[in-house]
Amino acid sequence: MSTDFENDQIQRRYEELEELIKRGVEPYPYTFDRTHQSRQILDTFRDDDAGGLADVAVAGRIMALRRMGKATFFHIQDAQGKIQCYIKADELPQQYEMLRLLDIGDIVGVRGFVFRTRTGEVTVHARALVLLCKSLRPLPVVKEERDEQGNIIVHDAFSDKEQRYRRRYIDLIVNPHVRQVFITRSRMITALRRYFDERGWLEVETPVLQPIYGGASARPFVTHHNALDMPLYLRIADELYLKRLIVGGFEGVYEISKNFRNEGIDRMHNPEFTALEIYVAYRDYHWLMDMVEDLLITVTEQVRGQASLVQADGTQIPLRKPFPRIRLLEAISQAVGEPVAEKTQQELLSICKRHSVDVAPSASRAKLIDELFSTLVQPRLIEPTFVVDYPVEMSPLAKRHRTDPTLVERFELYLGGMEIANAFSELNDPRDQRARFEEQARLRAGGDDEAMVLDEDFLTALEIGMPPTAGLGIGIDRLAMLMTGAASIRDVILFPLMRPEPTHTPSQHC
RNA sequence: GACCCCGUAGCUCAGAGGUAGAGCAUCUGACUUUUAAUCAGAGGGCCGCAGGUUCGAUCCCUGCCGGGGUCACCA
Repeated sequence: MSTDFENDQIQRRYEELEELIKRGVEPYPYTFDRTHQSRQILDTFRDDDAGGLADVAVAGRIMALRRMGKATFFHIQDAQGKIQCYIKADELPQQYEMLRLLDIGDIVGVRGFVFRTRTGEVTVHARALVLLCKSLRPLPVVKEERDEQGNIIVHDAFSDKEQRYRRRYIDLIVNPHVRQVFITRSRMITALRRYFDERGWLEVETPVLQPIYGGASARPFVTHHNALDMPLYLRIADELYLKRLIVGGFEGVYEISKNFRNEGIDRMHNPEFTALEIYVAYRDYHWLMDMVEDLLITVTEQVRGQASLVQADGTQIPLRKPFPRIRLLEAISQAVGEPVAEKTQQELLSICKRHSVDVAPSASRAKLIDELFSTLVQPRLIEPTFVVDYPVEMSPLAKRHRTDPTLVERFELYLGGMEIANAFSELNDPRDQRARFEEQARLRAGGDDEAMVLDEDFLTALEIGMPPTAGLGIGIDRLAMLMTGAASIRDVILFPLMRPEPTHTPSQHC
């Protein structure tokens, strides 16, 4: 056996493992037949009738151990929660000896009967104890105390963010609220699917590896296909493929899409994130706004049991129809105290200056509008708000506004100060789409590496003909933040992107 | 990419220019209804890494690595 252990506790556990094997204990058996999960027992136990719980089998990870000589109390944790178990040396001498070699973190199965202790805790009195998995690394020990009001006070919670994100499995074991976040996220996605499926829209899968990336303005991750010897891009959006499917005759398609954007990382951004996009034929953005209101309220009620979301500071955001709809330029005009619609680039520049909005003097008109909005308006949009009708330069895939050709029929939904959804009446005029792509190409030639790339096949599809279509994208991670009150997108992504850990010695063993 | 903050035991954190401390966890002993179990004792640290200043650095300085935050980019 190597002596090169990371620390004494790991070494001790490896030695215990050896000792267990020496005594004929199988440290990694194959199955264990459970009769109950912890929750079921706690929910169904009745003091006047323990009959139904006279013989139960539970399994879980040891989270607390209180040894008192010839009797021991321990808590095991399963997917539903924790339950206390009790074992006495004189009843199970051999297994009690084995227990001496067990630790917090080990996974065990307990068979026995349920009773209530003197201090009132429903507990499994062991008639048998089996080891199901020996844990070889110490777990952060989180101690809980219950005060007079029954509130749980957590002592020294495992809280180092780096460790929590890098070792999410530990985070999930010792921080029960983390597990709840991801259950909520999953339920939200299920509810979204159900909503779309009930309306007959088809869930589809489109390429993640794309020869031409498109559908958004962002820098891509580039990879290479060896056999075809060609560059491929991880998708930044699935929009152009979904529209091809509408051309193909599907009248409602959606995809839950992992997208990849080679951009910075912060509280609202992870390089790989989840979007939901949906396209419905013969509809426009007005219809979509109504749908989004209904969708959000329906899903939120299903997930949270009430039509309100929650911010990281605990503030509730009630969802009530109709969500206010404000036109982008009017919102900015209100914020700066003068109309901005007719302003030139130069005039917008000086407005930015007056309101201490930091911009490059060479910034385009669209860029200035975007900056004014995101600095002066967006942070105030806590309650759900549709911002509608964007300048055409900002939206190369959206259809021109039916009454103002300088605008497009587009809305973004803001919630909690974050952009949650982006949608348009989709541009289906191939001539206009080509002109917009060409404008993007000019921007790209001018050094804008986030400008869109011309996709000739997509134009071919539009020439075949796409019916009038409404399209919507929802940021799933951000919506999950508002479902769970998370402060950072990393708190709703199981394994957020981290730099590799600095070199450390891998675990040594015999 | 820029700036600010952080990095000390398995976990949560103190600390100080003279090479370290607490609580929990761990180990030994006591304890057959405990629950932050208790009581008595013990072990455990390249104080993120590398240079520099100094008689002496974990502490001061510089660089690097990792993380958090703000900004930029973006959703």
